[in-house]
Amino acid sequence: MPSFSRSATPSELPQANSVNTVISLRDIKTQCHICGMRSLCLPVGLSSDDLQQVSALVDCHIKLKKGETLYRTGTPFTALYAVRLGSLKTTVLAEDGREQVAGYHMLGELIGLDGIGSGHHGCHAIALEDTEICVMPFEQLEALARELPTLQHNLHQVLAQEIVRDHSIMLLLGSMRAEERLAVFLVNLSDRYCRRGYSSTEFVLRMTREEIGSYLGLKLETVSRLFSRFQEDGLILVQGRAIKILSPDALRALGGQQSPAAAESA
Amino acid sequence: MPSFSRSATPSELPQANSVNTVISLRDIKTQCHICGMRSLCLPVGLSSDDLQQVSALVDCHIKLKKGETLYRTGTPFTALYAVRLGSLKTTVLAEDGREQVAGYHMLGELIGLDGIGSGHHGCHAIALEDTEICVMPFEQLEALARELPTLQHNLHQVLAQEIVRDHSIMLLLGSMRAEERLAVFLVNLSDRYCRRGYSSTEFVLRMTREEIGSYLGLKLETVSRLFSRFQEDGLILVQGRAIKILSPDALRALGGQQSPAAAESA
DNA sequence: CGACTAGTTGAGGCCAGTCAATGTTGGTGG
DNA sequence: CCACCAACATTGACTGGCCTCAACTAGTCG
Repeated sequence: MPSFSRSATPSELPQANSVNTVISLRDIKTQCHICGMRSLCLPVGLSSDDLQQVSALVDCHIKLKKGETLYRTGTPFTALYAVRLGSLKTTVLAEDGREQVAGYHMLGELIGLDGIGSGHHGCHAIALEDTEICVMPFEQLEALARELPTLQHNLHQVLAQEIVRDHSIMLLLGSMRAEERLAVFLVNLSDRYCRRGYSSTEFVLRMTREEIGSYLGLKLETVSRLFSRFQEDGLILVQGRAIKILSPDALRALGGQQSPAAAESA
Repeated sequence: MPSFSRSATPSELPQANSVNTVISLRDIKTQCHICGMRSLCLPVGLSSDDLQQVSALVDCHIKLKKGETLYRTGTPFTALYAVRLGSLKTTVLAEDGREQVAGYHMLGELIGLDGIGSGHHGCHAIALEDTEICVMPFEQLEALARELPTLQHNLHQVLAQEIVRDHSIMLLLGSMRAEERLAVFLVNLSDRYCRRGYSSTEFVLRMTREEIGSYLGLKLETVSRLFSRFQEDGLILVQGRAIKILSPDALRALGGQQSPAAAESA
């Protein structure tokens, strides 16, 4: 029994028909305006004409199979990447070789931003499942941003939101206890799936316990124990990587967050 | 004996003559091209003409006394701020009220970036000493960036470098032990002072043990103990907030970094 | 079917947190 | 100038949460 019920979970979405490896397909032209992730991606709020120009900018797609790498630390930075399908992790590594997951990225999210600063990527980006990527050459994107103020501002927002996100992770890593961290992690995933039209209470994790731990500054055993305890306490149901959230509010409270309802009345 | 020797440390630089509080001074017009921090600030690599335009953009300066706030979480975002003199800390706070230092910012650094995403600042910015700030209205900055590709790219770089910086802090918080964290912190300060023309081995901390701990995900007692231990081990000399680094290489090694010399030969 | 990876669970240890007492420093006003 | 106070810092004793090490289970793939 890999899943609890047969409601659509992200794992059951149509997958990229893994033709093979990295393949450019200019023929199958990108059409941002029919992309379901438009409202979460770079072209939010662009006019139809402008959207066309952004579409034209996407010069190829990349298909990655599970475990394949989009870019590595040190790879010259040339483009920004939008996740069209699937999901990835990014990992940073210390000089002494230690590696840590810096983020999990799903549909509609932009990655590769870290490369802008130095011209070389500062992390690895690895597919957690079969994944499809829109490639946006950065020079051209910058040029277009000079023409389209809305696009320019969107780009700035995406960059700044990444900073805000990182700050909240720093807060998590610096001042939360293990159970709080995992609760925040689950609530965060739940919210993001929800925003993409999936169930907020049932989903399948795409990463191992070790990867979760790495992201949260914990060891895999600790993560495993916490999953068990959350289940004992009736907060969630765990079946391997399949998660069902039984008490979203309690989980939010554990993570030090108000429930959306409570926040509204506040 | 507040300091070890009489060589110039940052604490002894000419301070802003604390006229009073927040004051706009259009009369004393900004001149980026005579600013010593130019090479570390936004206008790196701009032509003389372009520099003039950026100068014109700085519509006022703000003077802050120690402890005063530049902006708070939730303050509407209108401008980016460049540190002209002095230093600040930024702190993020969790919904439950916990607060954590997210960064220390000195001469030539740009802050306020986090506000771009949502239109409201996501952290507090508080002066650690008497401080002077260049205010750059963001709308105008965006407009100018559309005209000057170099400025545009610089802005992107500043944003992206902040992301990279945050990633390395996440690595620190997620996978380093206390002594490694403090070593990294000291080496980082040392490098930044050095880049600004100050001594890399002698400086005066602008923040309390508690603030250091907050930044590093440690308690103040732990920070204090570590300072003592580093001193016992002959790595540094500590005299309250005055720090003298005796063995930069050993400190770097503790932080898991190669010394610059070793890195060169590698 | 064996080898391998991922996950669970237990026992014990250690690093950093907590609590508490004491010392030091810098600023203020008599 | 010195006494006083508050904020900051140091140090010790103890605790506890998470890590480490290890054994075991479940599922997967050749």
